[in-house]
Amino acid sequence: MCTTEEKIINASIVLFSQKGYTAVTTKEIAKEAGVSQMTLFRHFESKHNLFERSLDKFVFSPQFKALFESLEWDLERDLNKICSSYQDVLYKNRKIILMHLKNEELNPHFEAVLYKFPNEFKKLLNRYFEEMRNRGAIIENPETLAVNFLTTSFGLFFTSLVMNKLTFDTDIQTCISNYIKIFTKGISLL
Amino acid sequence: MCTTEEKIINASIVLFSQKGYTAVTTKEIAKEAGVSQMTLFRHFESKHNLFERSLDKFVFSPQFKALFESLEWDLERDLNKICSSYQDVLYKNRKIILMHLKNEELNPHFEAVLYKFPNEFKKLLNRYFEEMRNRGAIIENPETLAVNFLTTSFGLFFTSLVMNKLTFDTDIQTCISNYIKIFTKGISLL
DNA sequence: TCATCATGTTAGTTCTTACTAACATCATCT
DNA sequence: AGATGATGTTAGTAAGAACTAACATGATGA
Repeated sequence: MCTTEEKIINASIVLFSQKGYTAVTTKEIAKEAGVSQMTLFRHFESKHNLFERSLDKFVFSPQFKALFESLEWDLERDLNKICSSYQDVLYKNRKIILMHLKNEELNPHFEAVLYKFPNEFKKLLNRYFEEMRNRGAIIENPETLAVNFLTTSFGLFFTSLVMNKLTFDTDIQTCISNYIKIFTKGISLL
Repeated sequence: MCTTEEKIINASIVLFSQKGYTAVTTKEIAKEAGVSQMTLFRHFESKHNLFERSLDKFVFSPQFKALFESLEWDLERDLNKICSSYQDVLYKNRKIILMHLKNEELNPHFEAVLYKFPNEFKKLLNRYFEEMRNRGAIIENPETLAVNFLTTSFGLFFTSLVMNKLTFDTDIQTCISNYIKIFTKGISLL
């Protein structure tokens, strides 16, 4: 956090993701950013422009190469890594994701960016499961497994994100490794 | 759909769940409901009151008795039923759920109502897995399994709800039964 | 036929908010 | 020291939205 613009963008992301575009005022954003409302308009012209520039700025992409190279072709370990990476990307982008969910109608074009993560992970998973099938570790259809893994992983993420008050005693990390254990066993041969 | 109040409540739920509380105007709701704005205020006094009455009205509860009595103590079949029921409840309440997600700050008390479903299902699942463990079908901790099943099921639901444009070729029904298959195998003995 | 009741219409009030203009301040650089 | 540029302040405009009051209309039921 350094320049004025960054401060404003950060503040806007926090607030937009919490309350949604319309419910947040530029005054509020300025206050949260610690600048005057005038400064906000000088830098971004309009509220909507600020919204769009915020979306553009904060998309953290996963590092696929590093991930793919670290795989060991051991189902449980690999899936653990992949799931953790996915959770990590989702978590880093959580505010943007919430911002998108709360303001879908405002940024249809942005959907494409958001869906990039699941899609890229799906491709990665597809390749992985295909290879594992070739190696004789599993028999299921890779596509099916990939979709399954993605959607259920997303459930873990989202539950822990928005329903954290839900009195599930188990913490998220344990939850993930349990999930991977079950999933691995569920798709393994024998 | 019949009385004027119902028409207005229906319209408000549609719009609130699509755009969020603040972004929707009473004029818009009145138009969507096919009544005049004045009629809206005559019936509901204020926008916020309408919002709360909408929340109160549209909560579809699951029928636990029927569900519990139809269980056959066959893991895959039972989990299929339970998951379907859960998906059904979530789907019937999808607009309310979205409405809640988009307006969290407006209705903190309503969270309790929303979390009722997962919590009730969790209890049901707990009892079920405990019984199955007693019968020697599984060994895992029932609580762990329940949490896992719930969160991942929610992922299926939510993905199909808000990310339907995601180009997952598999349809939701197939997706569910694949998921149950994997999960069942993952938690079964041997 | 006449009273009642729900609804529509129109005009208006008040408040909030996005956004602007003009001027003040203050640090930095030459 | 003086110019520049970024920021703050204050006052204000214009538009929109929640909400009200008063009156009109039209169906129902005694």
